Amino acid sequence: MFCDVTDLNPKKSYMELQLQIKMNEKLFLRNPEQTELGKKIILHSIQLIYKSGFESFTFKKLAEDIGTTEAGIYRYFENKHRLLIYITAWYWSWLEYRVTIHANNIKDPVVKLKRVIKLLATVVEDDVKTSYVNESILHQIIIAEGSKAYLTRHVSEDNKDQLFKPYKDLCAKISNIILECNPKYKYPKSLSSTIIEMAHFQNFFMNNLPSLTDFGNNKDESKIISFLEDFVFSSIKKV
Amino acid sequence: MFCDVTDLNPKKSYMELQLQIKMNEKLFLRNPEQTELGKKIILHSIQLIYKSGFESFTFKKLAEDIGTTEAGIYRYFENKHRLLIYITAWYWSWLEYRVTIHANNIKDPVVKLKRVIKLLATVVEDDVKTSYVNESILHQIIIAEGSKAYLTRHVSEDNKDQLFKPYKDLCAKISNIILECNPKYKYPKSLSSTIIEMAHFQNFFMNNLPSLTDFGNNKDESKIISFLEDFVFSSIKKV
DNA sequence: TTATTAAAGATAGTATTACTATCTCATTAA
DNA sequence: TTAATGAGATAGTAATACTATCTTTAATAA
Repeated sequence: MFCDVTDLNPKKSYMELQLQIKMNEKLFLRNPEQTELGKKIILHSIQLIYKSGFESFTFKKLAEDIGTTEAGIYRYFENKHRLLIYITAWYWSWLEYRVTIHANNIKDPVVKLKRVIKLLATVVEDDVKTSYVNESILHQIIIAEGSKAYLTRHVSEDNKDQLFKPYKDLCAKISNIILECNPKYKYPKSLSSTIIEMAHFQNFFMNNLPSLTDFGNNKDESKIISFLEDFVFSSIKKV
Repeated sequence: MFCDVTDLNPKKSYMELQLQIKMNEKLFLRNPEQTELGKKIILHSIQLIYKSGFESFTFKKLAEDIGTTEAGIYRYFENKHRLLIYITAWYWSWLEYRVTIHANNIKDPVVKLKRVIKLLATVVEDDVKTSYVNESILHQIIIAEGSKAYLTRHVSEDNKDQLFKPYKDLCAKISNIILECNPKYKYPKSLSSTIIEMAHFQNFFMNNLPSLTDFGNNKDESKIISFLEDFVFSSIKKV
């Protein structure tokens, strides 16, 4: 299992639940989870990308923000794109973990799929907290920047290094729920990736290019959920 | 109308059909359609982005490729992102033009919508040719780079400048066809943007991250079309 | 206690990128 | 004939995206 709930700080006398997600070693040069600076890199990079976008994000600005040097960041990540892949991979792993704890015990696959759609489309409020990741703004940056992780010339090589495994695992998981709903449905994986992408794109459109949606500019995610449910369950309905 | 078929070269003794698409003036500093260098910029930038991707594309490389200087390119476009927006805007205008000529005369909205889906998902072979744009590789770069045109911090300002109008026009057009099929369908615009995005994303996934689709790595677009038709017509089917 | 190692701070330097500015020259339009 | 336009040529700058090396500090193991 790549999701593991452990107590990272054995010195604490009380038991604090902390989520640790085991990340693919190829994503980094030095594991950011294991050091103070590493955790700061993740925390501050999410904040900086959230504030000014991935394009204007640089390791120099990040270093200044943290109070360290550029060279220090480069010890952890080859370049800013790798850091973006790391962050997105973390996000997808975390989302699969949430799907596991919030939907695994649900018997009815239709109810389960509805719960998953809600998890995908809803900005998180409170969840199991990790110490060094702000999940709420993370969700926002994945919406705006997430696709850039794989929309590159080197997708295929990155894919061979398993960098997108968390995304593919989540897609496979949702795909299986779809098949539970209707074992004869012909496009479970494509429908799954469509749900995942559209949960984010429709949100981005709603907030930035509202005429591409039917939701106005009202920041109301419930309508996105209704739209997703509508087309998902129309598609997989048995005839 | 933003689509206008005219003969650009009045000196030619025979009538050669050439497509000219009127572009928003804010997209460029100097209109690339009106000069030789301008046309070369468009032609070569598409080729270069196709070859090595938008990230590694620079005005310097473009200038070398064309045989001009960096400063020359900057007279036409503020920066490479504006050039990308120009190219995508051109693509969406061209696609709407194709939808107009290939689907406008179709009476049955269902047949019409199927035709549109096919136009969206199929790599073009032969069409009305423009002198300075290779539409076939253009389609490929829009699949891989198109989203980057709007996935930025300055979407909203760019949107105010109407830079995404061709995309939104196409979306509106498809949305209207959806409403012709079923006037009571609640999410015509979101379904329309979903079709447009997925026609490209499923293609990208099929070729680069095939496990996110049900199409294998077989480059067979007909399966994408079947998937799109399946979920579109399930969604808009009257109950 | 000392030796060893890992993390990280400090500093320097380079190639490339993303521009801006200016000057010249050829063609064309008034 | 003059003015305007397109475009080539050259130069220069600030920022970006790194790489290298050296020192200090803190933890740990012998």
